[in-house]
Amino acid sequence: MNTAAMSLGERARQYSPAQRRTIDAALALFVDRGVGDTSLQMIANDVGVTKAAIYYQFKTKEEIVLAVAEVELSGLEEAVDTALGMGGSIQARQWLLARVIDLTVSRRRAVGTLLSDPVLVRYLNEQELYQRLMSRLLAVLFGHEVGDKARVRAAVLAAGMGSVSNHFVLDVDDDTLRRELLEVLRPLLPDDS
Amino acid sequence: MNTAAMSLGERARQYSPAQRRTIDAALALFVDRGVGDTSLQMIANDVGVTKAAIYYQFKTKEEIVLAVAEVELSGLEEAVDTALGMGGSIQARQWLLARVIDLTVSRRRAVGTLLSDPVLVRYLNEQELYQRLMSRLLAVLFGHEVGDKARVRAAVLAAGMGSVSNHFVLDVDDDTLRRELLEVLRPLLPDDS
DNA sequence: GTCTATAGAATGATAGAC
DNA sequence: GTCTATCATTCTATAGAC
Repeated sequence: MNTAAMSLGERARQYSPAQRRTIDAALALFVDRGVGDTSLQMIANDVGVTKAAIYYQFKTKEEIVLAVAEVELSGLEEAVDTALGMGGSIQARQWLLARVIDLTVSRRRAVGTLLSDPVLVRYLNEQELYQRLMSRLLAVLFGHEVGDKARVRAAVLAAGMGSVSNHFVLDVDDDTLRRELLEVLRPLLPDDS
Repeated sequence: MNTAAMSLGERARQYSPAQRRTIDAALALFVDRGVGDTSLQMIANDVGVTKAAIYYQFKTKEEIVLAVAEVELSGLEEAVDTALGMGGSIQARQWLLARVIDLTVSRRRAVGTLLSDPVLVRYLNEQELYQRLMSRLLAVLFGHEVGDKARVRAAVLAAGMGSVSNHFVLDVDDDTLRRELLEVLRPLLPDDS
């Protein structure tokens, strides 16, 4: 299988049940301890197998980290591709923002880790697939604006997504969080006069 | 010295030059590798001394992490106290937001780590001094509003501060970043009609 | 596919010489 | 204050039995 040519969604769907168990346990640990502070021993303990069994599923720790990211990001990739299919219109832009907020809220426990864990972010930035995904996302949301104003707004928008894992909003239900986030973040897009 | 009763600023000013060298090196490593992936050996190497010399300055790794946070957060504490001295007015609220943005931009390299490093955040949340600082900050910015709307806005505001370490804004100069951030984040405060 | 056993390196931390 | 030397522990990763 030529995994190099596959999309995130295709890759994510290829994992066996045993690999999924490893990915789920790893995600939970990454979320509350950070990647750098999570060992393969901890993951093995939580899955209920030995460390060697984990190494049978994944060759290295980095592979586990990337698998976690693939599973979490596959929905985002699909959304960006759909928006691109709608053309670069303002409607596509508005739709994508709403869709990204939906995904972000539904994955709220993991989002903080995906956006800001130093080890995870480093691994992701080395992946061309991820770089291309982010630049497509940015292209739909901000068009060809590249000035300081657009850069700051894009950065605040990205950071704002991470707010869903803030403990301030722990008790806010999903629907309310989606609605309020959209109201607060939509003004950051260009051409929203 | 009764360090338990001291403010962050007082604590930060007590560190010796040798301790400051350790704190500076640790901060730089924490910023680009994360706390959990930074070892005392790396810090010692960067300072140019042995690991044992670092242990002479700080008893544990946790002490180093907290010292880094104290130094970075002492300005914030001062700002919050000044705002509280102005009374709970709307002017105090506006002034504090601008001041926090100033501090955030001036420490832009470290802000992402302070806001989101899992290990650092865990240590900080165990400190009552930090908890009190955050609740005072929140009280000035959002008064006594505690509804879902205010919670989401507070979370977005906090996350928005972290945007200054996003690589999108790496080339934006400090003054522009300050100005644009203020424009984008001010509408999140209550009573801003 | 999961195990035991282990290699080899690095970790946080300490003792004691200078 | 900084060093060397060392401790016990943990780490990632592998080899080979079942």
